[in-house]
This record gives sequence, C-alpha cells and structure tokens, in this order.
Amino acid sequence: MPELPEIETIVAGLNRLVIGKIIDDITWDWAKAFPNDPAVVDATIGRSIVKASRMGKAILIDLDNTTTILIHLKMTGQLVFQEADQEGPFPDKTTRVTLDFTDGSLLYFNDQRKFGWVKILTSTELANNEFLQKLGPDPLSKTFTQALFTQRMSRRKDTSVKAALLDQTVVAGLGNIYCDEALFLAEIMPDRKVRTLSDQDYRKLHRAIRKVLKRSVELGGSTRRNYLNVEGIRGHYLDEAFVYGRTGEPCRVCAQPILKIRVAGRGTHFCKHCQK
DNA sequence: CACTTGACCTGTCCGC
DNA sequence: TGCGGACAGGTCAAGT
Repeated sequence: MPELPEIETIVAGLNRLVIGKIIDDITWDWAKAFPNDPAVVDATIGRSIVKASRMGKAILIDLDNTTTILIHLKMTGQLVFQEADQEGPFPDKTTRVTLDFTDGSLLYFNDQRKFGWVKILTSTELANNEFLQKLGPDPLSKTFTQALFTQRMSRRKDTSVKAALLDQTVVAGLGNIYCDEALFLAEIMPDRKVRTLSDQDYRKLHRAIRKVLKRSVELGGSTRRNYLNVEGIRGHYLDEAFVYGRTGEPCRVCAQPILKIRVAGRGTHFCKHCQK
C-alpha cells in the first residue's frame, strides 16, 4: 500500500486523534497480524498513547510504559479511527486488530491481504529491530543529501534504478507509485542500470524524489484501491500523477502514450519520449 | 555480498 | 455467466 506520503498522513492523523487515549481492550482475528505474547498484551491494557511517528513506511505508536506499537501496513493495510458515537463501515471482514479505548472510541487495523502486522515491542526490542536499523535515510529529512543518496545507491550498481529505489536500505519510504513518478520527473528510464547514472541524473533524481513526495503529502497521499487515512478518507495524488496508473493515456508533458513494462518484478509506468 | 524470484493472502479485472 | 490467469501500493526467504 502505503508508501511514505500515506504513512506520513496516517501518523499526522494519529497525533491529532488518539494522543492520551487509554487502551481498554485489544482483539484480533488473525494471529499473524498480531504476533504478541499474551502477557505483553495484558500489560498493554490500561496504557495510554503518548505519540505517533514514522520510520520509512513503518508506524510507531509510543505508549506511556516505554513500549511501542510497531505497525506495518504492507500492501493493503489501513488504520481507521472511529469516535464512540460515530457510525462507520468498520469493523468489516478485513478488520484484523481492534483497539478499544476507555472513552468508547476505536482504532481499527484493517488489511484485505493479511500481509501487514501490529507488534508490541519494548524499547530494547525496538532499538534492536533489524528492519528499522537497516533503513536508509528518510527522503524528507535534512540528512537526505545528494551525496548520501549517491553513496547509498552505489551499493546497487548492477541492478535497475527502480530496484535500487525500492530497496528500503537505500532510501526509506519509496514504493512502486513514487518510484515511477520520481523517475519520470528526473527523466530517467526505470530499467537503466544504476552504474549508468551521471552526476546530473543523480541531481535530478534526488530532487525529483523530494518533490514528488512533498506534493503527495500535500494531497493526502494516493488511493488506488485500499488506502484510507485515519479518518477513513482517500488521498488525491493520483489525480495529478504523471505516469502511475496512466497506461495508454497521454503524457502530461509530450502527449505520447504512457507505457507499462515490468521492472524489478513490478508494473512500471513511463514515457518513452520524456525518459532516457 | 548482490541479484532475482517466489511466497505470503484476498479480491478484481480481463480474455476466452 | 463462468473460469483461469495475471495483477495489486511490500517485504522476506530462498535460490543462483
């Protein structure tokens, strides 16, 4: 699902809606989505939510007992909040985990494809989490300099630019949509080998990544099928996407039809005329 | 170590 | 209308 802009939107929503709420109960219907020791779950009841944050595409919800609820939405996960007196479409058959708060409000973790998960971790377990430790720089942070980007990419010289961008240890937060969009803006063919990139290509790509992610955050992310923010609302980036999901439609720059191929095992959209 | 592919799941869409 | 296959916003474990 959700890539950096969608996760950023969700985290902002959590910080607006669930801070200070006290967990009254946790229920789940799919064990793999909630792989936690019963004693740890028990210890979480009665704890309150301190803050939400993001590392790449992972969501962190800190509790007041120094534990953190770590969530990955994978392809089709959603986190949807519901007020006590509110009517909503959830829970439904995709609801995997439900957090009940003491004031009667709820937070649903829904996931059609069952790839995502919710894990309760101690501060030590969080600090030692290998996936989080290995994440590359966050493209929206000041640490994401062009020099660091180039250096990280250079570990993947023999693969396609697209495969390198999808590698979360190179840059944290890009997925299939924003890779295609950034490569269009940078005028680079997705199947180019990393080793063929010039200094100018790196400059354009670094800039394009930041630009497209910032724009999508402004528009609340992208909704293709499943993505919803915490308030159950869709994102609108795809209304103005350059290539993603626009196969056969005219390029917004040159009017040639957008093409779709397979790169790094993923559907990949591009403009043959604009990208080299 | 780096690269590619299949697996994890459910649902939808497209061609016959 | 039904059915099979491909594909869908991600990551990990295997294989080479």
